[in-house]
Amino acid sequence: MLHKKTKYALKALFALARRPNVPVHIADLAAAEGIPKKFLESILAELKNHGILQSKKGRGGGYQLSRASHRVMLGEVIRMLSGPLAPIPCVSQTRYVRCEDCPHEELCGVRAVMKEVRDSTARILDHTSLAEVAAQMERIKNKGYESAMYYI
Amino acid sequence: MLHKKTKYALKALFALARRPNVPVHIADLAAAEGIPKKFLESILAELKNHGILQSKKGRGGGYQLSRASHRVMLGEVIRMLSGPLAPIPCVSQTRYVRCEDCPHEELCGVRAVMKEVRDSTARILDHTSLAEVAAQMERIKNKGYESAMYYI
DNA sequence: CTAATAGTCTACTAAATATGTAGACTAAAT
DNA sequence: ATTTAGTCTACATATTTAGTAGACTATTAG
Repeated sequence: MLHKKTKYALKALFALARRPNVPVHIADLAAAEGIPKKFLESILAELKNHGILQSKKGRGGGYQLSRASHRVMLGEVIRMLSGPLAPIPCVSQTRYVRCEDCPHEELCGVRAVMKEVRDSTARILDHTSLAEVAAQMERIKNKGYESAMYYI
Repeated sequence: MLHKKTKYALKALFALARRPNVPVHIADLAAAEGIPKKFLESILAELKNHGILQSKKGRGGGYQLSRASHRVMLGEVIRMLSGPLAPIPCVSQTRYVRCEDCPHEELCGVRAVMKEVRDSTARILDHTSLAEVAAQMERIKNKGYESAMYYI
């Protein structure tokens, strides 16, 4: 399961991707995305510590992406906040941990299947950027707007 | 993350798939797979309540699959014990729940991506049976044995 | 019948994790 | 210098996970 924390982070990042190079303040993000403000503060601080965001203090300050949005992959963000994508530590590429109860990893059926799951998940999340998602949502929105126009 | 409970369940089911129509007792399963016996008891009882296992009491009793192993999909087992495969409830096919913080689901980027993840996961887990995994492990084991033979 | 074997049921516990909140503090810009 | 806004430390609480303990019940071989 995706944690709420991670979900909030992604929503906030998509919002920031839509406004490149403009500092956005937490209060606005929190209100727009329905995220508890104090909680969002701690999430954004964490993302900043990981180097994905930068902040500007004082009047006209706020948070912005420190990289172009097409260079931030969802997998990277999720790993930062929730840990490995793998459903079981023995198939994680980034944080492998052996299972104590497994004498021969190669003979573990759970492992074999979970490796497939991990790979297919990583294939999606490590090849999708903030920019792509933001653009896709934009397209859907415009399409919806056009069909709404139809009825005027 | 796959819960240990679910992992233990799958390991036990693979073991039962290897011995069709023979009651196996909990103590043997627990010892062979390195699972705390009492914990395994409760897991198998749950699987029985869901109809996937049947038990026989008394001497020579134990647990066995109540369906042929090629008719038990991993997705079914995981859903029983851990809930939906979807990483977020708003993309679950079996237990959909709306997100409170989402005014327009179609415009939610998190949802769009997580739907892809869910689908790819389900494609694997709902099309892989206990029998397939058991057979695959069997093949790997034999192959390993042959290459070991090589050195004698 | 009865002893042994084996599954069932209820309750409890300990530890980790998730989801926040409170409040004082610090830095920057106008 | 004041206001706006981000930072830091600490706490609180609820839920979930991963078990344990122990009494109880059912079955069957002999």
